[in-house]
Amino acid sequence: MPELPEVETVVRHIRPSLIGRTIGAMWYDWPRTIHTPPPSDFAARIAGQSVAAVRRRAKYIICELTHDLLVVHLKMTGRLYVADADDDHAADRWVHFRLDLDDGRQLRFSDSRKFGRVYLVTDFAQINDNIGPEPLDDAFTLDVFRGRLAGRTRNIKALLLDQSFVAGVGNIYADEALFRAAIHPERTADSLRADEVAALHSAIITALSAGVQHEGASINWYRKPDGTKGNSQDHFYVYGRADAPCRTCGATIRKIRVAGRGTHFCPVCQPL
DNA sequence: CGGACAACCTGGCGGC
DNA sequence: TGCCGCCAGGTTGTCC
Repeated sequence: MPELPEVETVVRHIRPSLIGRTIGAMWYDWPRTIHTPPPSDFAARIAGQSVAAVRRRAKYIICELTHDLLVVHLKMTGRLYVADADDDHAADRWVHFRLDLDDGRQLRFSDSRKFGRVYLVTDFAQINDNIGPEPLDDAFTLDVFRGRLAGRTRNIKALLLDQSFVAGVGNIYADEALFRAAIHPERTADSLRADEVAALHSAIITALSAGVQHEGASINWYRKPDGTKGNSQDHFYVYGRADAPCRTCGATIRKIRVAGRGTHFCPVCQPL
């Protein structure tokens, strides 16, 4: 589901509906959705707090409240959106958590697979204190990338999926970035030449930027908060294109398993 | 450090 | 139409 571009799109869509709102009652029907603190503490603590800012870190959505941070991770099938409180709630049978807002609307968390989690903490580090750099920040320079790659030996696809190495890259954009850099997904990190490292650094940035520009990819479950689909999937070079012709050379895109994940690549453009 | 794999869950799809 | 197995955008923990 949601990788950096999808999560960023959700943040941009819900931000204007949340900034300045004061939170009221909480409702939930799947206890495990609420990770921290226990549900009764969560409800008591969040009521009355207002939303000052909404931002993203890696694949986490962070709402800065008066005293705490409301953090949401969508995992595979989570959706976060604001709807009128009197909208037919049954229309979305997968809503497992919601918060009343002071304007008659509700922040709803819908998640068919129930992997997603919400947290209420004072410090984001309580949730995750080992996240790599944000690839779309100016601070993510080639030097930084080169430095983080130094000494690493695992295969490059596994490394790109590791959130402590670089934040926000998931299975889709890892494949897309490797294609753009013309690097075979089974190459090891220490086998990359200097020019390949530079190509990969820029490919990560361009693949993710394109995803954000197209408002995320709607392969299966992902929808923007307004319910419409993103368009990023229409621009993929390899993800979901097994057996289709490579957009660059016409060779047949292959799908294999790398690091336990379905992995798409062009055997001609990305030789081993 | 890292690879392999199971868990957590449910829905969609292809095949028979 | 029905049933079955397989696959899925993520992350974490365990075992080797």
